[in-house]
Amino acid sequence: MGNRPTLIDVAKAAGVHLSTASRALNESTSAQISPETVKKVSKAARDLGYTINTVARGLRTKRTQTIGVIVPDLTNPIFPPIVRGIDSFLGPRGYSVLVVNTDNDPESERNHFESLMRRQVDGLIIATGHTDKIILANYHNQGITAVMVNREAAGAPYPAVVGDDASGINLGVAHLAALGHKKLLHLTGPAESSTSRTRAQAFSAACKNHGLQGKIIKCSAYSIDAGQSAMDKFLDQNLHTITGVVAGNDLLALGVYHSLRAHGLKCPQDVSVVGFNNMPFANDFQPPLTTIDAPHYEMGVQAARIILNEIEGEASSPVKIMLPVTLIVRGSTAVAKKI
Amino acid sequence: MGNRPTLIDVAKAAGVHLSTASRALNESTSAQISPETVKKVSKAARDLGYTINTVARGLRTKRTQTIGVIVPDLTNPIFPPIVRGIDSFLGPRGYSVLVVNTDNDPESERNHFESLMRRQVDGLIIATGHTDKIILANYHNQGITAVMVNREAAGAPYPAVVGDDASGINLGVAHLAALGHKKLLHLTGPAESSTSRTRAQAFSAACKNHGLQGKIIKCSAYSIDAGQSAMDKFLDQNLHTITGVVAGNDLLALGVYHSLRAHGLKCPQDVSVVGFNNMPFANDFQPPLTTIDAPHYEMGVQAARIILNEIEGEASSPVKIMLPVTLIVRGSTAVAKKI
DNA sequence: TACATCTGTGCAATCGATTGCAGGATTTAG
DNA sequence: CTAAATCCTGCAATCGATTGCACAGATGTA
Repeated sequence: MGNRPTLIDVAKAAGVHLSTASRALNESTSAQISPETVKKVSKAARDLGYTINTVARGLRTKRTQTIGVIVPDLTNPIFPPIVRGIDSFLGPRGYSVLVVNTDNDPESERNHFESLMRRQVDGLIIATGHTDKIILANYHNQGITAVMVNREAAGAPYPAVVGDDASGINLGVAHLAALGHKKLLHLTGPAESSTSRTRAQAFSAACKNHGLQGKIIKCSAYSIDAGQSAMDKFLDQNLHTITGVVAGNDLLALGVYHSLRAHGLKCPQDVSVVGFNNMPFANDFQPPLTTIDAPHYEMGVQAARIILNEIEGEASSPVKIMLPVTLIVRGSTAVAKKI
Repeated sequence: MGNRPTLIDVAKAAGVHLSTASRALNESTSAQISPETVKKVSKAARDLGYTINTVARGLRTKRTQTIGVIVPDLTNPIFPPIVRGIDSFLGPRGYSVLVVNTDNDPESERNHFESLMRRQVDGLIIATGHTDKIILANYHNQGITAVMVNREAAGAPYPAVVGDDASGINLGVAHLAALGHKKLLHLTGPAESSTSRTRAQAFSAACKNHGLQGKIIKCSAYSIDAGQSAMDKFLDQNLHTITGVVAGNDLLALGVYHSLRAHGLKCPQDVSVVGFNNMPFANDFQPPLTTIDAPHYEMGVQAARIILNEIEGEASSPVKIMLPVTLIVRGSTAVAKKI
């Protein structure tokens, strides 16, 4: 790669010492240097096309201005908005983002974590649902700065930015209740993830509140396939026992769509479906998916804001930010059918 | 962040000199060191939980084992698979990926580029369509290692990994021709992108080949909105003049869906639509989208392979890899309606 | 006028690794 | 048995910045 000029070149060109050039170019130290010298150095830097070598700076300052973002899988549509939210906040502030995918594999997570540590990242934003308590506690004991996003920290007092899962599920159940549904089903995600548990509990509570019957089935992952096979198994044995489904997320809802079709059921005529997340293109599904909108981009922004505060400001006490969610009614929910 | 032990700590613990420890721990130099010493040092490193500081190494070696990936917008669904493909190849080889979003804004691209240079990335994988010739030639003159992905290099002899756009469009047109369509419309993306031009040209050629009438309209961006408004404008003036649409990509196809609906036309009964990319969830749209599958993940893998070769191996002559595409027939295409 | 204070700049150590070179110990060759 | 080659290991320079400290000259104070 190109041979860029160094600070020494700039200093020589400006006729000052290396350290003077450094101070002149640095926002925080340029006040120590006379205005004319600053001007001289800046001009030299501009003329030479000097850009700082952040590797060298990082070695000296022990700050790389780099944040590691750990996600399970970037191709899961909820993560790109989160990452962009993070980036949009961090980028203008001089930070870059190193994104790694773990596929929810602890081994892979460990490797990526080590890789991020070797790279001396200043902090971690963790969006993986599976990171277990021990790992997290371990990070914390090592003095690692981190913020959780889209999930809560278990086992370590890390700040977290999450959507209001409970009210989201409430909104969904209330919506179905208002449409006359009496027997509902909830597809819950892997139990390791805090969102799964929160949503499942909220579902039970909401059903009780509305006097509805609510069953819950488990899915092995937050994926279309997992949702489909769980729903298949359920429908094989209980074809006409429910009229409404509250899926743990939109991917599971899509799995439900597939399963319903395979069982000759129509959505929303036979079964209404509510998703969670309002993922991109949810409006273009067949039928357009009624779902709970979670502000993923904003979650990313907030997580970035917090971690920057932890790194640069004084360490605040661990906060938990719960962002409001809203119900988006589309075509997958309708008045309950008699069963 | 944690205070990890350094090489000096390891050397002391093992009772050897710093440089010996370095050599013992490095794959390529450990042969210079006696097996017992290597064992001693490795044990010390393991006991202390030593991990190398890649910032320090990078300063000395001028290699950061980091690749910059420039995309327009990570939330555009074709990019996550590309990024994951890149990461899946690079990760196991010790490289990390710095992803930046430019939103196709030249100013933003310049900033991000500078940021990546400051970070001393070893190379660039460029997936933005708008990067103009001058910028690219500039990169090349600066001796910057780069590979294009999902687009060709204009203005600089950089290697490129692309899908076979021309045959993809051919496949689409042939499919519609076989269904009896005679009058087709193509929505082309921004002219700055090489894919847009290639696809538009292929469309014209294919129509001629099949003896069909083919119109082309321009979209200002590869987005749902741009597709919708372009199609709106077209339909406002030419309601029943075409029966088939070949969209520049799936997002434009989705825009076409919206526009058709708004104009009281049904897909595929009134108008058939073919997309391009086979983006995630294309099968779940309303109707499921017939489209051309482009192997984005594989494109990422190949781009990563090439850039690693350029960095570590001898610089090969600029290659252009064209990956095959396939037609995926779903519900958005049907036998032509008489008009 | 003399002394303290302040300003602006240079000197040199430092961050944590890599690597060319030198040299002692050991082995091999003649 | 001596000279040459080989094998290990240590020394010290280096990558490109930041930063505490020293110091010269200017300014302020008494």
